[in-house]
Amino acid sequence: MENFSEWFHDILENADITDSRYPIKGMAVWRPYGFQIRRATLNIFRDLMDKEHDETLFPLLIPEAELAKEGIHVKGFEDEVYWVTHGGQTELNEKLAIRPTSETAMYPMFALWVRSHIDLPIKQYQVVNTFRYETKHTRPLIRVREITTFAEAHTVHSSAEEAAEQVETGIELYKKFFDGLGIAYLISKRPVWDKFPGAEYTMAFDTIMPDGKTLQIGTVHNLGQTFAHTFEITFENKEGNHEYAYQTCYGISDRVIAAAIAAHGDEKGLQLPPEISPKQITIIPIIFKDGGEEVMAKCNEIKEALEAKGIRVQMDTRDIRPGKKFFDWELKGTPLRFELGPRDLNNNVAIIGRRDTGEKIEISLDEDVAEKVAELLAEVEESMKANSWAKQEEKIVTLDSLDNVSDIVDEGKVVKFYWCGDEECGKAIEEETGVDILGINEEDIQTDKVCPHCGKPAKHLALMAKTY
RNA sequence: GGGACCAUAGGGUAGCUUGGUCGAUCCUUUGGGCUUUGGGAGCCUGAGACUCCGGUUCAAAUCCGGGUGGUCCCA
Repeated sequence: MENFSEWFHDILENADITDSRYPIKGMAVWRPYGFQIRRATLNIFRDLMDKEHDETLFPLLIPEAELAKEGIHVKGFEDEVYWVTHGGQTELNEKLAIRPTSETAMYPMFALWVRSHIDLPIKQYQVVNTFRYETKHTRPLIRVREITTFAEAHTVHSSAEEAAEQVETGIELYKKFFDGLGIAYLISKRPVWDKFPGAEYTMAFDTIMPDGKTLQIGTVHNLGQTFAHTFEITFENKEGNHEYAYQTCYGISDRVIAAAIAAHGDEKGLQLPPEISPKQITIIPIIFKDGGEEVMAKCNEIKEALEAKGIRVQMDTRDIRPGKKFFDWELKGTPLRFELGPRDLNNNVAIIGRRDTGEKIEISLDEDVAEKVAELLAEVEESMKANSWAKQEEKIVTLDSLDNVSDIVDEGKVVKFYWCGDEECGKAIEEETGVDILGINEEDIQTDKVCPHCGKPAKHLALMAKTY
C-alpha cells in the first residue's frame, strides 16, 4: 500500500462502498454493499449503547438564537454552519442552522425535562447526519460536509463526580466497540487548545492510518456545567436547593468505517472483520458440464447448515469462472470462502479459504462444517485484531529529543515523548516542529525525565503525529 | 488561511506544447451470440467521452477568462 490516499479512494469505488461522484463537494452516496457494512457496524454500536442509554431523535434544524447562546461553542463552529434562510420564496424571520452537532438542539429540551434530582441522570443518544461546511479538502468518510453517521450521546448528571465517571463509562464503551471491529487505537487527553468548544476536557481515540497519519475516531467530552449555565439546566437537589447540572457528550462517526477499512485492507482489497462483513462466508460451487447437480445439492445443504448456525452466508452462482469469483470476494473482503467441486465431492472434502492469511484449509465433509466455520470466524476475528495492534505498535516510537521529530513523523511514525504539559510550551512545540500534539497519553507519571522543549520536569507521556 | 496542479465513455488513459489529419487512441467496463468453467476465459458483433458558461478564430478536446468539481503541498 504505497499510496494510502489513492488506495483508499480506489477501494471505496471498487468494493462498492460509496460513490463520491455526487455533485456536491464532500457528500457521497452509500452504495448497497457499503450500506450493509454501515448497518452491521451500527448494529454492534446500538447493542452496546442501548445497555447504557435511550435512543432518541432530535430535529435537524436549530434556531439561530439557540445556536448562538453558548459563545465558546458557537465560535468553534460558526465558520462551518449551513443555514436555512428561506421557506419557499419567503425569507425566514429567524435563520435556521443545519446541525453541525446537536448540543444546542438538545439542551434547551433537557432544561425542560430536568426539574429535580429524580429526573437525573439522563443518558440519551441519537444516530443522525450532521453538516459542516468544511473548507479544507474533503475526503470520503474522513472529512466530509455531510457526516452521514454521527452517533452522539449526551448525558446529564447531578454531580461532577458522576459526570467524570460517565466519561470513563463512555471510554469503556468505545473500547469495546473498536475491539469488536479489530481497530487498534490510542487514547489521549486532548491539549486544552484542542478540546471540544465548550468542554472542560476532551478524551480522544485516534487510530494510526497506514501512512502514519492519525485519524480521530471517537471523542468523549466532560462538559462540566458550561452548557447547563447557558441553557439553564437546573435541578432541585435533595436539600431543596437549585443547582446547575453536569454534562458529558461523546460521539463517533463515519470515520469508524474508514478506520476499519484502513486497518485491515491490503493489496487485494478490503478485508472485513466477520462482525461487520455483510456476508461472512461465500460458497463457490465449481461446476462443469457434467456432475453440476450433485455439487449444487451439496452446496445448498452446506448453506442451510451454516444459516442454521446464524452464519451470514451467500452462494455465488454467477455463470463466470471461479477465479473471477475468488478475486471479486477478496476485493470485497468476505472473511471466508468455501469451495466445492466434483473432484472434492469424490474425495468427500471441501476447501475453506481464509481472506486474512490466504490459507486454504481442506476439511472433510463428514465433519460438522458449520461448527468448523464458526471456529474459523472466531479465529479470523482474533487474528485481525492482533494484527492491527501489532501494526500500531510498530509505528510508535518514544523519543527523548524532539530535534528530528518532523523527519520521524514523515517516515510514518507516531511519537511518544515526556512532556511538561504546559500550554505555551506545547504550542511552541507544534509551531517549531510542524507536528500536532495529539494529547496526553499517560498522566501524572513518575519520571526523572525533563521536557525536551523547555527543560522543566516531565509530568506526562504525550503523543505527537500528523493528523487527518 | 496561502499556494500549486488537474478535468477526455462507468473507471483508467493517448491526443493539447505548434488550433485543421479527431468521423478522438488504447486498457478496463458493458449488451447480444457461440465455445467454456479447479485463480481475473476466448472468439464474433454492438454500446459508451472531449466538466459547464463565456471569449478569440474561417476553424477549439487543443488558446484565453470565469464557475464547478478533484488532487496535493504549506500555515
